[in-house]
Amino acid sequence: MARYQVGIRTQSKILEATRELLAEGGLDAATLKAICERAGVQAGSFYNIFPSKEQAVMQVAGEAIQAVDPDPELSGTETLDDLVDAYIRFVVEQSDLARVYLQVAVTVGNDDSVTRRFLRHHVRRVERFAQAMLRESLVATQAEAVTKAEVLLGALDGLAFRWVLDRSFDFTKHARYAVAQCGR
Amino acid sequence: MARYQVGIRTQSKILEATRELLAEGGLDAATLKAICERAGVQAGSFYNIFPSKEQAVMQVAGEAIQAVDPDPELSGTETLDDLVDAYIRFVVEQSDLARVYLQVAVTVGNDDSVTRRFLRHHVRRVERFAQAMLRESLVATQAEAVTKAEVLLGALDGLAFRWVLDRSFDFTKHARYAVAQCGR
DNA sequence: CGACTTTTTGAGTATACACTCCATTTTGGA
DNA sequence: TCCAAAATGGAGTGTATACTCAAAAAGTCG
Repeated sequence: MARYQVGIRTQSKILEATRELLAEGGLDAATLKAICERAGVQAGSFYNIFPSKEQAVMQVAGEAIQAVDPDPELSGTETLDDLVDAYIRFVVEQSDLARVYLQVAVTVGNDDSVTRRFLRHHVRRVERFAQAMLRESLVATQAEAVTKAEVLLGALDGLAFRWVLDRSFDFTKHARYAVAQCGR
Repeated sequence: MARYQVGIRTQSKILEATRELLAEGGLDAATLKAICERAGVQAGSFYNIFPSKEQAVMQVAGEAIQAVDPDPELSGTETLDDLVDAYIRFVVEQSDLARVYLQVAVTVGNDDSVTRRFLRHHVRRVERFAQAMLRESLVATQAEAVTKAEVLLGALDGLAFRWVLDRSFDFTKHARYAVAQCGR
């Protein structure tokens, strides 16, 4: 664990390299060699800071899972449009983290703890969307709000995947269309 | 390439093992050793039939991409509900292939040809959905039909991912809710 | 400066992987 | 029944991977 300034800098160089590689080519691309080369560091330095490659990957994955959510302070007051706009901004402006987020979401079987963490976060996200829908009277009951929120979030995630596969796909336009269909 | 009966049987045993492993744990789980063990075959036999592991995986992936579509003969007459029902049936009844389909969809960077094949197929699927929507007068223009179809298919794929991560998720209910929102 | 701690280096290890080779056995048509 | 072609077993190859270690370098602070 880094205690000197130089160690802290090395740590962030490694995390940055890991984030980029995960975004570019998923877990397969984020080999130890690739991470160290991009960070300009030797394997020994890596293991002076992280106990395993998994740890560095998990840290980046955790950042991505956090970053998808807008300011938690606002929870309880924001509109459905606010939430969708935040997701669109996340995908468009922090596309590296967004790619990591989606890669993490589908890395099934490799690490159940990541999947569980992702799911726990997803459920919280659904709650937040459902509450906003209720506040705006888009639905009558709590149960319907949750169903509708699952469908909307499913659509947003599905469209984000589509965009990852084909960067010329207009994610923003389709995401707005999806939320417009809910508002009726 | 298998020409004797026994060779053909070995081939299908290998493909079956590959399909199961891909469904259970994605590409990482489908190692040559795991495939051969499950198929009850040695490495030499595998390479007597397939030129590479990639070939067997591609064949299974191809099957999955094909299987997601309902009978192509019906194309031009089916309703939107027919298409969604076919997708639901595919996910629920052929869950192994469905998992492979989704795994393939997100294996970015590893093999561009798979990604391209998947995208080409997706575009055709969008077309089919859009035509059904036009036939049922759910939309006014071709362009709107395509946008709506992309959103609906995005939602279906997103919900299927959700279901892969958490098998207790009620995919059928949410998929029907998604299509119901389109029909207005 | 000098004593101490932290960090870096880079060659080295163990392992898992896809794939090869070829002697042997099995197959199925003539 | 014979035999060439096909299929199989299983040890072996080369390579990439995550990870280790002891020595050297660099940073920190009295």
